Amino acid sequence: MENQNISDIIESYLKQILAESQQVEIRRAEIADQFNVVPSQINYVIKTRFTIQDGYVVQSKRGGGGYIRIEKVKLLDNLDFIDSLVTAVGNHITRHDGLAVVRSLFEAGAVNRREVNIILAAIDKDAINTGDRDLDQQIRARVLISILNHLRYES
Amino acid sequence: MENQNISDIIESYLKQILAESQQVEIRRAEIADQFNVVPSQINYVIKTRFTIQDGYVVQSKRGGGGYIRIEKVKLLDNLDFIDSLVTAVGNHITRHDGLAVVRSLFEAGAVNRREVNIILAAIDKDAINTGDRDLDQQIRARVLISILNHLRYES
DNA sequence: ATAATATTAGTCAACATTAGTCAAGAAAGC
DNA sequence: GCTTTCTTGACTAATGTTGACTAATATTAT
Repeated sequence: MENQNISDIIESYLKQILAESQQVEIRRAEIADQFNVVPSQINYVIKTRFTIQDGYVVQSKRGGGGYIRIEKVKLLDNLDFIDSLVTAVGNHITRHDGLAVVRSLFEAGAVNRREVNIILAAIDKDAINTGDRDLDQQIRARVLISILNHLRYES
Repeated sequence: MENQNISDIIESYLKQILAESQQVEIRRAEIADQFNVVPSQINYVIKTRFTIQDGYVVQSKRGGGGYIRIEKVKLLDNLDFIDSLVTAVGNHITRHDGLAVVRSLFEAGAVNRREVNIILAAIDKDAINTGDRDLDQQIRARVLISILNHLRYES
């Protein structure tokens, strides 16, 4: 209680609002000012405490009228499964192994056949082909993980 | 919501009219005056929010009796539509324009909401992020086109 | 008809206003 | 001590706003 750092306090503040209203929309500079921290600390708080694993989706816009919006989403009950696939994908993944991941998704009923084809198109060798094989594997991993993360919740 | 910028407000105003009447015809100076902005801001709003990828066609005329006309284009739900999107994507595409393309797909009924989210995850900034902006745009374009091409067969 | 003038919209670059990234240093835990 | 987490600020990027200048079209005068 007494020993909370300022990041924890900001986290609590935001989650208190989220306990009642599904989403919060803030102006970064305003909150930073309110808690007397530099603006980038708000990014830190969001990055460490409002992740998709925690059930939050964050959107933002810069420029005049800019904002950061945090939305609480309903997580599905396939979280452990998705986690295991994310771990399996890691930082690099070959097309062959990527295919296996997508097949697992399908067999688990997490995606249907149409969705499988969209995902396969996204990680296809014609789609991701920079000429640098290692880089391709990194990009493929990130694309897959991004998709996996979106399968964690209903939207 | 509270702090919308004026461009968003003008966009909403125009789209509200378009929701009912297929096209709007405005006099630039008049709208600028109505919203208390400089005339060129109307061009900015149109250029950023009423693109062909968003499904709008804009025509204008200068001189006495001049106007700007925005028309909501009816999307063809055949292969020509996907062709036109592939052309619109080209070799490079920004996230912003990519979003518009996916939105068009959705509005045309080519994909459902779940599929939209998968595609958006695939071209997200967290997914495609090599550190080289130009390369990212190339990869994003290829991923999108790969997906578009697969949608030809499926649908 | 042609030229001059008036009336519109378009372009572009400077500036303003937001948020994001990253790395260094400080603080807290172990 | 060592490691992890937190805090800070300099720098970057995205988006929005403004106004000076340009271009196209219509109207009026000659």
